[in-house]
Amino acid sequence: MTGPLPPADFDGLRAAIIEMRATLPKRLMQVASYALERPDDVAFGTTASIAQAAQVQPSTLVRFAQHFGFDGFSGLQQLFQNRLKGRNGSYEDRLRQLEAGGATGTEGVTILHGFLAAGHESLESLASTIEPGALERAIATLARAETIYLIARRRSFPIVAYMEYAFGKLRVPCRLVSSAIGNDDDLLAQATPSDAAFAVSFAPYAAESVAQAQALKDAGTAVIGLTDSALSPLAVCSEVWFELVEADHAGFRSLSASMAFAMALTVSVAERRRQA
Amino acid sequence: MTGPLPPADFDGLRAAIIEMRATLPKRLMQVASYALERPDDVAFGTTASIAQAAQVQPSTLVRFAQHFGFDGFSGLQQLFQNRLKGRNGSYEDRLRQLEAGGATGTEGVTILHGFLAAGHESLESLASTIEPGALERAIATLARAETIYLIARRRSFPIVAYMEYAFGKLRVPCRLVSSAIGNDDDLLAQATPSDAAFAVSFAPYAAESVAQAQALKDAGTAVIGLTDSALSPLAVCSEVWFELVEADHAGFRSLSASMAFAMALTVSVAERRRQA
DNA sequence: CCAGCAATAGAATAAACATTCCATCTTGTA
DNA sequence: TACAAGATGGAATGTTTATTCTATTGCTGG
Repeated sequence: MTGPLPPADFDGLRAAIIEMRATLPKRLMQVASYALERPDDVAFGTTASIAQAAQVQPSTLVRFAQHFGFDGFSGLQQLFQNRLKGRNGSYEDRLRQLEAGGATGTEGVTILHGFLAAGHESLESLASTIEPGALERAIATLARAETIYLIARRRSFPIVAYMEYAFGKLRVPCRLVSSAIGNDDDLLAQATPSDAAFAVSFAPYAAESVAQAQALKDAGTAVIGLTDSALSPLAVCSEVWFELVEADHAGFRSLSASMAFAMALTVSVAERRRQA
Repeated sequence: MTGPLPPADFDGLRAAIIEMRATLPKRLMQVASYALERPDDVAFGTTASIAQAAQVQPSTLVRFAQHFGFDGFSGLQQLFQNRLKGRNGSYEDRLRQLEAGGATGTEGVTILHGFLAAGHESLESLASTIEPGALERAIATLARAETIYLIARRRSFPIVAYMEYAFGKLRVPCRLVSSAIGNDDDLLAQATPSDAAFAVSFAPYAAESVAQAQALKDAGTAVIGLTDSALSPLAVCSEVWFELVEADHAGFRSLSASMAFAMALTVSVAERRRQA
């Protein structure tokens, strides 16, 4: 074992390999070459499959890992897996560094950092899952609507609340479907095929939101959906829908990415209307 | 087993799941939801770990796989692994990939990326500006309050709306000061020094919010403030206040960082209360 | 050419794993 | 209500897996 401190991520491992290049024994060098050349196979393979592909014995893989400070092969493999996972660790690392530098790891700060990391992760995931084509259709649909109906309950409500505020500022006619009187259905009955709706619902899906979206669809009003799963009942009654999974911290989810998406959609629609 | 032909790739599986959505048994549906929501975890996990995360038995995972025509879980898992192969996880790479893949730079995508970038920036800035000491005091103050009053208007309203929802779920007594009747002052008149308030106001500061915060302070109720400037009138009447500047895209601001902060505060307070 | 030492191959092992099986519980139907 | 078909939970099972151990190989300096 070289040192008691194994590399923290794939890039760190690569740096360590390059540094030790001269002194690395033959078979370990063989493993190193294979690992850097086909990291995906290392991430998913077993000691047996990797060993065969790299033309070494399984035990050599274990020795290789231990040579770089890991307990065994499994610890090393995690680096290769994390590399493919959404979380690159770069933000988390920076936060961890921040925490170490700052005076105390009080509980509150820890929780805050957890939500910050989750926020970064959610934003990244959003960037990679949104289909440009769907976004374009959603913007076009909403932009040509006479009135935009905004539907959301419970956890999703703050999103449309903000959209109502922003649409109002931007002079885009919209109605937030959430009256204190409880006459939401009367409001929705006014919707026509020349209107459109934006509905948000995350699990557990509020029955009311889904019912309202369905009613609008039946009336011929186009519905744009934002939800967290392709299986959401909202997806069924939406002309275009987007999947957005907020990362969670200790089971709690914030709305960081949802808010970014909502604002992007709002501003895009307003912009499109101005052009028309 | 439904058919002898399992889906060939992840998208095929997703399509199959969506198609069978109506007829899928409860537990299999649970697996389906989890699989679509956290495909990365399915790719790297074991039957045991995935089953625990999805709240089912390991055998259910096997049944799920067989239901879609696979021999067992392993065959299904390969779909999830193949999905990750050949893609390197770095954020920059994925953004580039997204831009290259879609018809480049449709307006909507550009705007979305702008807000995503602004979100990252805001979260980072938040991490470096929050003082651990102030956060600790804010949590302590709110945790020992009998009732937490939530004050915000206009752009800030969605933040406290979400906090009210979350506090409700966490069984922390709170009152959102925003009645449709307009008797907010009557509500606030009930506040005592053993209560506390959380007020949010960004420029241009809503006069009503500031007035309400001031009234509470005069009544001896502690006020925790969230605002965007040390010069904010809210800072004056807050016992503890936080400065949070949301980065903007083309002059528009989302609430990504504010939401992360709000959730961190909410969860921290609930956690502290449980300990006491 | 031969100690002395590190590196290696391959079998042995214990833990982890996916899968199967069966009793129990649900659900839909007559 | 009673029955049958299907779905589910949980323990049992046989396999795969990472890891350890040991004999052997290959190398280096004297």
